Amino acid sequence: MNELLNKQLQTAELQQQHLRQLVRAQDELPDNVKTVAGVDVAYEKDSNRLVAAVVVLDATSLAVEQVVSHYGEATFPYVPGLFSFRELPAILLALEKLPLQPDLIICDGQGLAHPRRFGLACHLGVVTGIPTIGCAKTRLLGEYGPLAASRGSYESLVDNGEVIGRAIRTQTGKNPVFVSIGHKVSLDTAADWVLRLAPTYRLPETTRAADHAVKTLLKLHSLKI
DNA sequence: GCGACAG
DNA sequence: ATCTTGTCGC
Repeated sequence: MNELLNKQLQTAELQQQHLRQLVRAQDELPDNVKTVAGVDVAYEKDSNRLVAAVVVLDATSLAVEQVVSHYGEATFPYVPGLFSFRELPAILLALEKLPLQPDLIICDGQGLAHPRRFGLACHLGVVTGIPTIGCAKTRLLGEYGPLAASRGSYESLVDNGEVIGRAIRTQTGKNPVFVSIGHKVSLDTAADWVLRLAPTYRLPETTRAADHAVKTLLKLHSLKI
């Protein structure tokens, strides 16, 4: 019964090897980014039920403008390195419900800071064509030197001599977040946006809003409301 | 061989 | 990711 799973994982890796070539690491975002979105997925405890949400914020005020969601079931297991295959399908279905696509999307996970340089942020960006940034709470791979304690300080995330992202302190004295290129956004621009979106808390308002939305929706759903 | 391993 | 109580602090 593991043969099918192994085949599925092998196919997913091949997909990554193919799609990774389509990632664009330079700035190709609009001159004036007006909307920024956060995406997240929450899972029900003893089932495969899940809910994905896309929350659109005004890029200047950071006020929530729109929330769309999708209820479904997980069809792929959680495997480090193949995370996007578990979350992307539901995220795409939620995204389709938006009448207007956001100018930029911040993902809760890695972008190029991935073993095959193709984390969730890259996958979502390449599939939709929307500029994306990866902003993870923990590191998947790469090393970084001593990081100053103040907000805004950062160190390069290096893997095999290659800069794959940046460990950035968004709040003085708090643990850093791990930012990497997703699609159509340079690392410098990605870092700027993450800092701009996290003026008060460690995580960007986009991921905080998406996380909150998804947890609330899942709770309401389990209450059959 | 052993441990580590985005969410 | 999810479960899980109280607790310390602004």
